[in-house]
Amino acid sequence: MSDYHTLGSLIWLRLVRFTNRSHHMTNEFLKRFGLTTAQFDVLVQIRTFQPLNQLELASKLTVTEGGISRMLVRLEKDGYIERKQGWKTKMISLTPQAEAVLAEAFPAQLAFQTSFFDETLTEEEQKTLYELVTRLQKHSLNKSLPRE
Amino acid sequence: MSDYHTLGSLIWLRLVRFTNRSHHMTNEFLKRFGLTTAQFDVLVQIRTFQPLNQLELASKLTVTEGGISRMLVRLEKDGYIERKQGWKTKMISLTPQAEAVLAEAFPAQLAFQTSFFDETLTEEEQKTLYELVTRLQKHSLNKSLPRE
DNA sequence: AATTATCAGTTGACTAGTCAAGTGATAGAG
DNA sequence: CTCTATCACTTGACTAGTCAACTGATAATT
Repeated sequence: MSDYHTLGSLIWLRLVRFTNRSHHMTNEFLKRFGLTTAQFDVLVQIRTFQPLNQLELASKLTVTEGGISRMLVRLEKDGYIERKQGWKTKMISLTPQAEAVLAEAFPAQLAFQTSFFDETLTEEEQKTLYELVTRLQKHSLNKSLPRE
Repeated sequence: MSDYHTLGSLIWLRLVRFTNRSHHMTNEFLKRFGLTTAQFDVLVQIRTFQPLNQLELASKLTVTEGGISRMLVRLEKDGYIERKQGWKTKMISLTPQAEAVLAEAFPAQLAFQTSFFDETLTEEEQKTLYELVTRLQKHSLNKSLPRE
């Protein structure tokens, strides 16, 4: 391995380029439903766990409280979600409009996402990849910064 | 596989969470050098290919022309790069300040990046992962959107 | 009951990016 | 020699996010 690259750093580069590219294409794809990738992710998360509050939602999306606050303002303005001031938190739920869009967009997006993998890797390879990535991801959750 | 998930979509989710988390930790890590991940990436790219113009740089980073323009304005303001109006394009190069920061930050960042992988996967597994991800990434470059 | 924590959410100032319309200089066609 | 393309870059309006300081309401302490 040279001074400038390691196997890990090469994997990293590919990973970043791939996720970037897919994110971009997903945005393109979801345009037909009037959604962005970020909005879609948020709506799916809400649909799965509604009713839930903003803190819960933020942690599920690995986004900060401030970030979710801004996102929800936009989604509410566009009529996709409702927020009711509950006991002490704001409970979030989907509007019928969002349910309707998701009923169409979700299966389409699932198929699109999946095609990236099914078109290049065998089922066996996908299982291997899933296992490796799962270990990486889990590890990254426990990892802390090296001291200065 | 259920109606709600496919192997591909599960891999995707892990991938996104992992790259997110790493990106975030890298930001944290690079703070000690006064750099963000995005800035670091741009500077490394410039160092490798300088002198180069903005279009070339943008394509190497999979970012739009507009995006690179804004980024370079910030980097120039902070004294990391210089842009000279050349024959018909602006040629970008690093300032001594940036060279000095990179001389420290690059090896550190390489080691940090690499540790994510070395701490979880064997060399054999990393090779497998690299191969699978490379195929995915290459495929994503050729893939086009399904028609409406 | 009055005071102070604590907790959920918001907001200001910022980075980083997108798209699409707009500059400004150079190069080629009439 | 002027006119028009073209090319590199910039900019306006926007999404999406960060951090840290700030509200506002409820809960806990003296």
